[in-house]
Amino acid sequence: MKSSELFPHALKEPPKDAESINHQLLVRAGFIDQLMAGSWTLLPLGWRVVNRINQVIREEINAINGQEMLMPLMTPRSIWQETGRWQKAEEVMYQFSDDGGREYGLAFTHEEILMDLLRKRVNTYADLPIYLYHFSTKFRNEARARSGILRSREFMMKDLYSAHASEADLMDYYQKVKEAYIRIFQRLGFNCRVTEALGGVFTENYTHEFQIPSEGGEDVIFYCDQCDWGQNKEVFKGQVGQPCPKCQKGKIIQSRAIEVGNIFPLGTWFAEKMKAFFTDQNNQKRPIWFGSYGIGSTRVMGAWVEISHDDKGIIWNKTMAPFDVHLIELPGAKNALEIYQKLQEAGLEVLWDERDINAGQKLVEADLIGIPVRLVISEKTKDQIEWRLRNKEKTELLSLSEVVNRLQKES
RNA sequence: CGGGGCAUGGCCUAGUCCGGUUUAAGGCGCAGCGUUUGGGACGCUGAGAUCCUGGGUUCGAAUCCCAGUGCCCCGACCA
Repeated sequence: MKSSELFPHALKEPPKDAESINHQLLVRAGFIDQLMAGSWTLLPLGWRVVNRINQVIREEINAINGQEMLMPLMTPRSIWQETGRWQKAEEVMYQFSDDGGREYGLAFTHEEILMDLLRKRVNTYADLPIYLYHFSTKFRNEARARSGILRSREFMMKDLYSAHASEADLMDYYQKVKEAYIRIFQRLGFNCRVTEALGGVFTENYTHEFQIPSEGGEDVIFYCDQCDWGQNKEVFKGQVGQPCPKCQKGKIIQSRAIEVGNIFPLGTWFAEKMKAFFTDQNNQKRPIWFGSYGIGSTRVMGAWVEISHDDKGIIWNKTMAPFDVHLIELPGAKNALEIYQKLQEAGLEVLWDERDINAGQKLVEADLIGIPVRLVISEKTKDQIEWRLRNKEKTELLSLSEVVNRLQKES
């Protein structure tokens, strides 16, 4: 991609009412654009990042046998009435009717839709378990959208649903999802904390939240500074500074955090309400055991910006960066096109700043966008290429083949 | 939904208190020309504004009054 063709160009100043870090930097650098409160366009750069996040999620969910599909957003009132959530969730669900008086809700989650699918297509225990997921927009009527892209009324989420013949099988898979989520957030580069939480409108059971400690977060969590124990503020009843109840060695600390994922062992509640039964080995009708598991991928992008930036801009890691490498062409550079093409032939995604603008502006914008590897070619570099990582001061002069080797080794 | 703040070319702001030399100003950005080019460079020329909306007061309103809308922040609520 050539910088001259990339839409849109960076802004020199953030919008005046942007206070949170992710709002300021993502808008300035051209990753997102606000349509209204809680409603954002993912611009080409932002869409690249979300796709890279989604790809990591996809790989890990596929690895635990998830099958990807896509469910509708506009859903009939009747299906929500079966579980009573048309009323229970009316504050969070956008509900409306068409000219014929038929009523619809925009899905804020998909348990009912998934359960309808299961009851139509699952007959026997041999059909179970089933693991289905999709990446889709979620609509939630937030009383107060805020914090840039962190809490919006329309956002992208991966939601996975599992159906089982027994509670033991559900809980076994629940544990597998928990481990997959830990791998996902590790691969994305986060220091993620798993906290026990309540289920809200979803379930009466304890659930788990995946939290990124950050001052920009709106949740408060409590966790052990030595082991993986953690609870959110609805659950936590102890005192900060006390010994960890799990390992006894660490002590409990408190932090603000951004919730990026959650998992719910929902049991048979949905199946009983919606009459989703299977026949077991003893020819008995039994309700399907059910779980749901979500990761807000647009929120993940915002969370990363909150924890990884400096006064110059965003600092992406190689996993979720919009491009692998930012090639900055300054006056006197030789063979820019050839270098650009060679990098692409090596399988790398390259943003090539070939614009005829002041050198300083190119360098400043490169820091703002935050691609992890910056290559500068100029009169000074002669036949070599200057290599610099976004999070390091050090620069080195390398040959093209050394650059390619290093990039391929790193990715 | 309660409380607070803000609203002026695409963006950021001055002007608003105390109405009138405002033909609404400046910076950025944008267009043209030229000089530049290792940290948002410079000169000249130029385009670009329902001063959030509606109503009112007045000889005269960006400025005063009334009503409304939008956005941001705190809280409540929530993934």
